[in-house]
Amino acid sequence: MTLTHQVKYIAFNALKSLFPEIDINSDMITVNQTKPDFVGDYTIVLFPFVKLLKQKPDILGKNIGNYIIENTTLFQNYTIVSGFLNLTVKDDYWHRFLAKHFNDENYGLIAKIDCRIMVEYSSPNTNKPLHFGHLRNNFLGASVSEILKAAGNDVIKANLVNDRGIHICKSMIAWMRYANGATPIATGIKGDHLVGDYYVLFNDVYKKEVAQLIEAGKPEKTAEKEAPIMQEAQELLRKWEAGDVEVRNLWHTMNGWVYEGFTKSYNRLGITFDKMYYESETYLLGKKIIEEGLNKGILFKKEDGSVWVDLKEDGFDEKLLLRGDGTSVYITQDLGTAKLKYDEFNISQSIYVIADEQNYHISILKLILKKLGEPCAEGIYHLSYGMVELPTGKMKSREGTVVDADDMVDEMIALAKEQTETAGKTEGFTPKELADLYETIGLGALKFYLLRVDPKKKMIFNPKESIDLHGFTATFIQYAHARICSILKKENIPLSLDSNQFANFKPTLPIEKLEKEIISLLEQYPNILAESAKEFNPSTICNYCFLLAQTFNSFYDIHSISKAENEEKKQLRLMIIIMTATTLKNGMNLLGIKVPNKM
RNA sequence: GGUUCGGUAGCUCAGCUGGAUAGAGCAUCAGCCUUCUAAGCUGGGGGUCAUUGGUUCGAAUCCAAUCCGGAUCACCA
Repeated sequence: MTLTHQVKYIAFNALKSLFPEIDINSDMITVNQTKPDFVGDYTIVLFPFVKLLKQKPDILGKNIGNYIIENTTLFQNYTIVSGFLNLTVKDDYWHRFLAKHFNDENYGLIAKIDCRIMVEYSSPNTNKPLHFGHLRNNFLGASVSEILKAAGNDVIKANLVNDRGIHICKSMIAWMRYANGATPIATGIKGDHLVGDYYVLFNDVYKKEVAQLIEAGKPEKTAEKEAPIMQEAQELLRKWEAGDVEVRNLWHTMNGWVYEGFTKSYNRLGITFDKMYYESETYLLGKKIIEEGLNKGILFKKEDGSVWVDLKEDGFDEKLLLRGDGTSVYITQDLGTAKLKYDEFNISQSIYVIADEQNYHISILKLILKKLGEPCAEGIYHLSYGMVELPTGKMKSREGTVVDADDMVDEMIALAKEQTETAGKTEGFTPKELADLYETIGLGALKFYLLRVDPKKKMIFNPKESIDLHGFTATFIQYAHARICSILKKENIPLSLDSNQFANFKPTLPIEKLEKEIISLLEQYPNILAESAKEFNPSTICNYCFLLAQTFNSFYDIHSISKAENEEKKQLRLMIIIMTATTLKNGMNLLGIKVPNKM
């Protein structure tokens, strides 16, 4: 049980014992950490009880304070400041906490619970390379997966690849028309980029063709439908659905190029999956569910044969589930895949990491499954995140106004290199070590930049301003970790201790302010992890790691570790920094960010 | 228009189960390397927490209305 819980529990018992005749709810008790300007570690807010118990805050505080001091062992004393009861925890508690956990690699991990969760993220289209916005999705999904694992869940990381449909046919038709057989090998262009180039080209040509038709007197809507390249793309889709061998071969080839490219990107980003779904394999699954729904009378058919669901009672409109010609729409496939996931893995929760532009879609998906009586509906949770925008507005692959993910990674690594060299910190590294370091710093900065903001908020990224390596960044945290490692190396202490090197630690001296601040932060790590998991929010971890690193830096500045005032202080501080390093490392790992031992 | 998310320092963001004087980073100004890594530390300036009203001992936080901005309401995915 962490301190916050303990204090609340103690306060509750104190009130119950002091006022047995009055019904007190534990929800009424507010326990906070004491603000830095006041003496104390934890604060109980007295106001809620003043009226109820008919005692003035000062008297009430004294009664509770005295009771707690006399009947529990956690606190050494208390003060009352205008309605706040500030309690100071005994140094002994902090000492024992530290001695118990400082070399525990698994500190903070929550015991296994019987809960299997699937996290679907990334879910790329195979017609274009990843851009900056996709990075937010990938980092979020990967990080939330790790956080949920640390919180005791069994997590399956899934990727549903959008590998079929009209958008794929668009890049195919442009390639057929204009590429002269170009391949990634022949051109030296990464496969996903090559295919993406033809997707952009399709839209250029399409726009021109539409313009020509409009000039020839066609209305805009007609022109959009009749543009030859669009008609060819649709013809391609029909052939694809009919299983035309040539079309399928080309589709297979071009998707293969894209996968090669994606694999390179994923490897570099450190993004992995436990299960791949391909829409081309799942897109027919929804039809069966819909048929059953029709038979049960939950869905209805219009004269043209299209199938609909009526959601008016739930505040929505009617929604099409199957076209008149029997082909599936976007949500048809999702219905099937949702059920498939549930049946295959017996998951109790299914998380979709998808941008907030699809809020409506996912809420309807869940609602329809519920109406159809599918048990998979209950566990569906949309981890909705804000889009990454440029100062000029949304990124659009069609128009080529995107910040490319691969380019961004290159730039960040180059920036890390440049700044390391400028700072003159390249000595003592082999070239391989330096290359690794630049990647650790560059990628770390990128991930942290995208994860440090609350997921549901949209972000504006200005490509002209490079991502900082100072202040609230991964670099700052990595630097704190490297500093600690440097001290430990000089002291000849391994990062992970097997035997308890400080077993005979018998502290007598009072803990100093910054020493206590760090220990207290470390003590809160399990709470932070639990909160982050509950909210599916990695930014909580970002904030925590930064605060811990920041506090360490202040501590480091005024307290010498190697040359501490005496042996006891040296031991204490070594324990503090060992645990700090471990916690920083574990926290950053939850974000998918590595920490170097030297930088 | 319906639904929905957001509006906190010049900029980017924390804080939002109501609690003490609203916090970080960047930028800016002033200090700190003979001492464990200055990618760091210390301090200053910078705020009508969109607006108005309500609930409360107490509101950035909860409620209502209004203003501003985004997303969405496709036989696109």
